[in-house]
Parts: sequence; C-alpha cells; structure tokens
Amino acid sequence: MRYIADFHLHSKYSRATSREMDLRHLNQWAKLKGIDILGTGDFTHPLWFKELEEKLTPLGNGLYQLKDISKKSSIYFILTTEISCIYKKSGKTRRIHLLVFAPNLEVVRKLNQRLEKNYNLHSDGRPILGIDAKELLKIILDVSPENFVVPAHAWTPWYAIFGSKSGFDSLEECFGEMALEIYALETGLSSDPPMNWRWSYLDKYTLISNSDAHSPENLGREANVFEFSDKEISYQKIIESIKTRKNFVFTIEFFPEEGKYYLDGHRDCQISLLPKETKKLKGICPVCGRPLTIGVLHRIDDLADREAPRQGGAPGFKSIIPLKEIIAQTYGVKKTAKKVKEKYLELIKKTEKGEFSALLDLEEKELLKIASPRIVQGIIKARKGEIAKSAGYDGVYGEIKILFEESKRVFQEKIF
DNA sequence: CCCTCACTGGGAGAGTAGTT
DNA sequence: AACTACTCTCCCAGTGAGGG
Repeated sequence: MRYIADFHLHSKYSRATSREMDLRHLNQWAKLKGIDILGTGDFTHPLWFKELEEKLTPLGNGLYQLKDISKKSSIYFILTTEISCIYKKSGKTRRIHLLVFAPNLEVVRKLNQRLEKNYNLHSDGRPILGIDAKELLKIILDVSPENFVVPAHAWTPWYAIFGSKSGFDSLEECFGEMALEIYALETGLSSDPPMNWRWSYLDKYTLISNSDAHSPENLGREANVFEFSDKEISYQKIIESIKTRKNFVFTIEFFPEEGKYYLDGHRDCQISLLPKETKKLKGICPVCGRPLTIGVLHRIDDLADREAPRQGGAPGFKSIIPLKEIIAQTYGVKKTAKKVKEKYLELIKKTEKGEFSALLDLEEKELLKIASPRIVQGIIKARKGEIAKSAGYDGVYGEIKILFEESKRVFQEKIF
C-alpha cells in the first residue's frame, strides 16, 4: 500500500504557529489531506512531550496512534523534532537546523533529559542550542543508535547546512567523521530534486521533502511517498527506506520558484537577480550597495558539477500546486478567502483519500463528478505544468499562476 | 467580504557606545 | 586598550486590527 509521509512540522508550542497545531487537529487535517504518516514535531518541548505521552498509544513498531478513537480514524504518528544549532566554527557564525527522528517515547525522554542538563528546551518547540552540530549529532546517536538525523531545508541562506549565510560547502566540513551518519537531506521548498542532482557529491544522499508546516492547512505541501505492505510498516522500515531508497517511490514537491529563497536579491530594495546577474555585480546590491542575500539557485550553481539531471537510481518526484491555491486562482481571490476554504473542504470531503487524491490520482472524468469544470481545468493545468512563475527571493515567496486560457497573454510577459 | 500590514519573541553573535 | 552593557540582526508565518 502507498504511504504518504510528512515528517517535519511544528506544534502550537513553536513560535509563529497556529494554535490548532495539536494532536486532534493534526490527525483530522492529515486525514483531509491524505497523509498516512505524520511527524509529531517538537518532541523536545516539555509540554508537547507530555501531550504525546498522554494522548498517543504505541503500536509496538515505533509508530503511534491517537488514543480514545478507533484505529481506523487515526493516522500514524512518528516521533520527530527540529533542533536549531547556533555556534561559531572556522570564523563564521553557523546556524544549522536538524530534523531528528526517534524510535519511541522512552528514547525521546532520555534525549530530552540529556539535553535539558545544558540547554533550554522550554523556550520554543524548535529549541535553539549553542552547540556544534557535530557534537549534537554525537549526543543524539549516543542516546540511541536508532535515532536518525537529517539536515533540514538544506539550502536556505540563514539556517541550513549549505546556506549561503551560515552553512558549509560539504557535510564533512560540518560533521567531520560523523558525516558518515548522515544518509539524507531535506531539500526544502526552494529546491527540487533536479537542482540537487546537478551536484554529483549528493548522489549518495537520499532527498526527502516535508512541509515544515506551522498551520494544519500547510501539512503535506511537500511529502514523501513509500510503498509498504500493511504488515511490514514500522519506524525501522521507514528509516531503512530513507537510507537505501528501497520502497521509497517518489517525493511530492513545491515548484522551487515558489519558495522564499530561490533567487538572489534584497527584499527591502525590491530587487531580485539570477545568479549570473549577481556575479556580474560582484554580489553587491545596485540599490543599497550592501551584499545581496544569495539564494538557493545560486548556491547550487556554485557547488554543482554537471548540468544533466541524473537518470534513475533516485526516487522520482511530482510537482504540485496546493489545491487551495488552485481554487483561489479560479475565483481570482487570495487563498485565505472564506469562499476558498469552503470550496476546498467541500471538494476534498468528496474524495476518498483527501487532497492528494485530487492533486495526484483522480482522472479528469472522476474529478468532474466532484468539482466545477474550471477547478478541474486548474488541477489538470497544474499537473501538466501549464503555469507561469515569478520566483521568490530574500524571504519573499514566489508566485505560480495557472495559465487559464484568458489569462495566458497577460502572464506571458512575466514568465521566468 | 477581502486584503494589507504591523506585530510577535528566544537565542546567539556582531556591532557600538560607554566606562574605567 | 580592555572591559562591560547595551542594542540590533536574523529566523518563523500566523494573527487580528483596520481600511476599502
């Protein structure tokens, strides 16, 4: 059976998150989305950990379900958290985010006790630790060899392993001999697999994709798709699959241009640039004269050693536009509009497996039974990539416009 | 109803101002 | 010159007030 998994998200105890990020709502929304396995996020936070202990029941295979409801109505939870390391190394300030997986609540308790001795886990769901990422990796694996660490949103400028502002040029530079313990990278919203395939160094790493959601509605905007039999599914199987790519079918991706750090630029100066333009300007903003924020495309350009994406070997990928955005565009309003939410819920409740059914699985004929012709047209056009993109930069989200017939001419000029 | 915009804050380092 | 003590910066994106 196909399992869709989203490992990276945050609870209501993290900064700037929705207060609906609790277990009941997470379960409910995961069902609506069509997500089968959801990370808990934030397991280092004392209050969230308490909730996990109280409200989850172990299945004995490293996965958990909600207590007090029928087995069928609960998705699977897997224990995850994100940790932010801020420290100085080789003369530069490093800010690295790591995604951590744990095999059970007992191990999480041990890890939390270990970290609590020297660090404050209370301040945020995503704790900020003044520790070298390598040392943290050592501690995590020392607490249990079954723990698993993946550098998060690997390319974003400010908080990432390869980030232009805070990162390194290789995993060895960051983790030293411990780099052997890293098997995967999270690509983040601003990069997709083909961009990463341009750097042969990354061939040995599995690319995973998660939502980093701060609100239930953003769950699964990126995700991972596995193929397991119902009997074999377990924490260990999932980790093994990430390590070996066996049973790892494909990832679900944002269009990278839609991410906040695709191109170079300055938000305040309202200027965005392609890597070659930035290089011509020697990295200096022509408006304010200060260094530009170097984006994901530029960083990959600098490190890449080939043009052609790799064929085969890796899991495939599918690019999606969130259904809410498609609906918003069919009505010509923002995706936060009330009408959009109503239509969205109405539509996905008619599907068998939620939003992913509509975006990935259902054929046009079937879609027409549950949605208006125009929304169906939007879904089909999104699948075919009949879109125009204006790329994000320096913290500004990019925009994807679906090219409906009448809007084609208007947006043609803006196509990147 | 819809959209825009200011506001929120932990933690670490960098930068600056002030004191001795 | 060397120290302390501030302030400022960045991240995150949801939230709710206020205006059209």
